[in-house]
Amino acid sequence: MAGVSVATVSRVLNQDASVKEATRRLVQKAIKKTGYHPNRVAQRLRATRKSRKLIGLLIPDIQNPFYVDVVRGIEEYAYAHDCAVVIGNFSQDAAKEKLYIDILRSESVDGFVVAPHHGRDQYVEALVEEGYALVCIDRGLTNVEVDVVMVDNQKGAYNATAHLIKMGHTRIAHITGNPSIPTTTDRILGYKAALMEHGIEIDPALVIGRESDFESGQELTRQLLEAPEPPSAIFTGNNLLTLGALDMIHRRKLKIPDDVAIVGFDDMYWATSLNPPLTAVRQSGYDIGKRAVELLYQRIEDPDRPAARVYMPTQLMVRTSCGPKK
Amino acid sequence: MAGVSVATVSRVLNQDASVKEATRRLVQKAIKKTGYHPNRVAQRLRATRKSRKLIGLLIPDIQNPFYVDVVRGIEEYAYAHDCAVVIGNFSQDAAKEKLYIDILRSESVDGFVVAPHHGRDQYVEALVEEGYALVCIDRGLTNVEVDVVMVDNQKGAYNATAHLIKMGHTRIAHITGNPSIPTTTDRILGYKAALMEHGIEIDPALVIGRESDFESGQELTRQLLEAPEPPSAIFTGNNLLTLGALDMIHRRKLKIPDDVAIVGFDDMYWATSLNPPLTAVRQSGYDIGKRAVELLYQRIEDPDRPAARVYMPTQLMVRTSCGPKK
DNA sequence: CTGAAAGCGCTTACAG
DNA sequence: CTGAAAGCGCTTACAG
Repeated sequence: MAGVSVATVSRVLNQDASVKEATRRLVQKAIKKTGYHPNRVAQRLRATRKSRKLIGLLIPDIQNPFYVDVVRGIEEYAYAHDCAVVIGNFSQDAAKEKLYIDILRSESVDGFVVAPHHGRDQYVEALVEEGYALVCIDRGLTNVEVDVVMVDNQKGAYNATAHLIKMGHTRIAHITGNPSIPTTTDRILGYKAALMEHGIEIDPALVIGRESDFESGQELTRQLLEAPEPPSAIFTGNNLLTLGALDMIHRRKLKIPDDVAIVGFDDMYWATSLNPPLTAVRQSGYDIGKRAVELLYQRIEDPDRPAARVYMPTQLMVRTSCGPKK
Repeated sequence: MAGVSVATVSRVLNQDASVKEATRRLVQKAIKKTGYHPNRVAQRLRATRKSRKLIGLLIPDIQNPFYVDVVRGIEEYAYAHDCAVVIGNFSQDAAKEKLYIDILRSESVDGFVVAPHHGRDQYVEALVEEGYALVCIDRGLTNVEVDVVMVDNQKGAYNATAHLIKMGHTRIAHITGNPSIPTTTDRILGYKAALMEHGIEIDPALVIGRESDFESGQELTRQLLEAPEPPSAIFTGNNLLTLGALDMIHRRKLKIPDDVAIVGFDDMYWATSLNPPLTAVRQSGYDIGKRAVELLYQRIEDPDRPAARVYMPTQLMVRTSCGPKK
């Protein structure tokens, strides 16, 4: 080094105001020259400071394009603030989720961004109770006060369904996600509200759900199409379900939208690469992720502020997959 | 704690053979009871041991479904071995890549899995020269000996092109990825080899490339379709290019495969949700990622073994997007 | 077989 | 304004 103690170096690194300008310059020059980077591991171990620039990200399914947008938003915002992110994709598997949480905990992350497994996810609840900074995305937690960034699912689902109705459909099915996920419930509510408001009776046989994945989309669509009175339109509860439904519809050589119309929750940047282009409820995973990290750092600064619930906008992207019923 | 020194606890944690069986039991019982987890940050700081269970993952574009599979493979394998992964998506941006590398370096990761920006990526080269354990995926490095897990791109491209020829096409375009990426070059080679071997002359106007993204796929397809002598088939150099091409083809109301056939490099799990189902060269990002981490830990164990180049299989998934030319 | 001590690279009261 | 010292939670020679 060049002339001063490690303590002083540390001070200039941490912008301690007490360092004399001349010393600061000297140190900064030496830092530049040697290409010195502080060891983040030691910093984190020593930390009494609130933020040590590492956050944990727990997502249920990275195969879902919505979550890759979330990852992008989080990661980009985090690194722009000199913060690294440890990723954990627990694939809707509670045991894996627990393992990941334990590992991240012992990595001394500053906090977590999580899309909990379901509304009563005990591992995530435990984290909140232990006092970790934590913000949920996409879904909240029922037993515990926590920051959430999400979308008005009910409204989004309402809009999608209402659009189908406007296009002349009355026999509208809803393939829902896994019923234990709060978003599923909200979307069902929106779907039902739209039907009721337009005087269409709800047929329970048309509201079916299992998992929130591709295979469920396929299988449930098959059931619907084979029913004695098949629907003329389907509203799918998420990305993966939509893709699965599309697979089955094409497989049966059915024409969209004439044989069956479809509107999906979750847009994809390549929705126009589908044939026909998919009408979908867009929510910006990127913005949600970004907002979540912002909120997380606010929470770290101020652990006592009341839990916030941030709603991001939803937008119906009208394309041609549910054009006017013939 | 229950009866022994921290040194002993550390020894049972690290399976030191010298600990008496009875003591070991005692300690393990206490660990279980208190729910103790060692602090990974302290472990990493102290490390003299080779592996401290954190790896850095640097990928060029997480929007590309191929890389999300890679992430999945890496992440799943890593956590199964009690190893966390810090993710960095540098979006094909060299400045970001450098920033991420610096951060990961000061996080004292055990090693890196990287898909380098291009073949002469100096930041990644520097890492290798500094002696970091590092394995490349998808693309190697030209100036430096390094482990690589990849696919035989030339062969994959050859198969795709040959299939198009078998289907009766002779005027076959190739939309390539960014020319500075080694895979791009290899795929062009395979494309040309197939044409030549079948006695088809190579028309330079039909081999065009810019970036490896959606917009380039759109734009380049537009150019191709507007040309005086448009191709009857297109071979797209990656996922994103394929999706962009599809968008443009649908936009122009062209029929696949009759108006224009298409085969893509990179399969997607929802390729059958496309209409018509996409014929594509499949490479398993998941397996590539998994293999890369295995190799990384071998490298950590044995820093001096010669660099390995692992080729994973490629498979032409024949579906209907390039059916027989009419 | 086990404990006391040193040290990993930092940060932060505490002196001066 | 700056340095010496303690300490974050571990691991590992070194004694015994």
